[in-house]
Amino acid sequence: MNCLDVFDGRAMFERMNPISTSLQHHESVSELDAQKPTIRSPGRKASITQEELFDATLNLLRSGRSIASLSLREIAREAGIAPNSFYRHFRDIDELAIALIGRSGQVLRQIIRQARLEAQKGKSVVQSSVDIFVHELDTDEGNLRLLLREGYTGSVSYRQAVEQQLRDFEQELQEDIVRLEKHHDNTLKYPDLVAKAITQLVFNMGAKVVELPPEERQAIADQTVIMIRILLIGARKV
Amino acid sequence: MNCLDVFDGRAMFERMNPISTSLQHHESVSELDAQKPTIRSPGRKASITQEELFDATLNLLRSGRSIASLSLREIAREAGIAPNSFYRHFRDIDELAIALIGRSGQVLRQIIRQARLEAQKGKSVVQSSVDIFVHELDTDEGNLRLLLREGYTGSVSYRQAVEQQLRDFEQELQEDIVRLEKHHDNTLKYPDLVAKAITQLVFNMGAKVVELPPEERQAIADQTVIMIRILLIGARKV
DNA sequence: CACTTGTATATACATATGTATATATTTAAT
DNA sequence: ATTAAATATATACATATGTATATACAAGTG
Repeated sequence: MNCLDVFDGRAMFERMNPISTSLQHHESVSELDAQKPTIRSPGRKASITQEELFDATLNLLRSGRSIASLSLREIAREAGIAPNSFYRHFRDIDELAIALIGRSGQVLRQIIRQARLEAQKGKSVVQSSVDIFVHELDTDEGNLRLLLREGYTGSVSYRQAVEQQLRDFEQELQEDIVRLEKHHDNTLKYPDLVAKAITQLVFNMGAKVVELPPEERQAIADQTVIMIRILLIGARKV
Repeated sequence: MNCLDVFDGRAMFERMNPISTSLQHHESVSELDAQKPTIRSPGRKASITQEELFDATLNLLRSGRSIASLSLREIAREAGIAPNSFYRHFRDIDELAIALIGRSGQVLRQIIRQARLEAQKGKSVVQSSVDIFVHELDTDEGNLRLLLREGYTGSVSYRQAVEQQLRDFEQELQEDIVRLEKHHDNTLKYPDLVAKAITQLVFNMGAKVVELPPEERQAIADQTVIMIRILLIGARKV
């Protein structure tokens, strides 16, 4: 079956996971992703969507691996398509990864915006943001893991993509804390650095917490809340 | 040359890098690594050392890849040995990676200890620690990169190995800042959390800075110094 | 010296991967 | 209904990988 092979002996087994366990689709991202630059109406309708490839990839990532260790064939297998069909959607895995990182960032910021809304009525922004962050790890585990990890590993382009998401996050956060402090008649020294530091702490917390059983997560989250408080106190002008 | 191959056609090309560019060997680690559990005197002397495999791996890691993306053959090639010779030293790449993480942690803490000595005579501990950290990135780039990255990617065992190193680092740091504050007649709330936060910030900084050209490094380092100062101020009891 | 033992290499092979090429299938427009 | 275009699959192949097996080599012992 190896030599002079008339057929590869694998083709029929490549497509083996037709029911890709896609139980982590997020509906709330439907505001900014209305971007379809390639409009080609005639011909066969795409029966595989990019989302399915995203889901397949996230599934593989869920078990703790990095994108760098995924193969094209593996992703195709998980998505239940022929290896070559991959090329109709992305030039290579890198392209998929970068698109995926962008999507994950959107999901993440959506979560945080929601946290801010929750915060309006009750607990502090810090507390509720961290809480929601941790809570959402259950459903968005894959997305967050991607952002948290591939920022440090992976090709230059991965890191740039992740950094962009972090900058966006930082920006929103900075506006938040400045507004918050002003509301309490305080002013912050170095609001940019504080936002940066908080972002780093929160993302680190996230990275640690995804690997933990849910019951141990709250403790780490509480620690992070305290760290953030210390930062905010330290940055207040006397 | 593919089918019914009498010889692999590769064997003679596998071992192609006899002068592994090992220009990052550190001398100052010679205190704790005197551990040679396997004493087997008779037989051929090992002409490949573990250090050479470490160096080869770090070389490959230097270009920004993760351990998960390295293959056994690749490492062997870089080290200039036959693929199978690898097995004489490690069971698989995981085993090598874990050993390497341990070694890198030692190197790192050695650096920081030295920083503390420097600090005794002049600048603040915070300032000089961060400075030395950044400075040492030149020579110990590979080691640090390994610690900074594989803590988030890689198998469970990688992460555990890295976490152990971080805990050690945190522990030393906590003793440091407590002593420092006591010397200035202050007391810190949550010294453990402060140490943890600083560790995270410093390592994040390191991860960002390894990818940067040296002239841009100082700016990021200075930002980190400020973040740490803010943390320390915020944690002081009024 | 021969001999044993730990070590390094060479060859081999099953299996996996990325991708080229060809072919089939489905849809929209004519 | 015919056609053209977009899409999905099948087959193929060069190349890479982990590892089994066999063989060659160097040092220490007797």
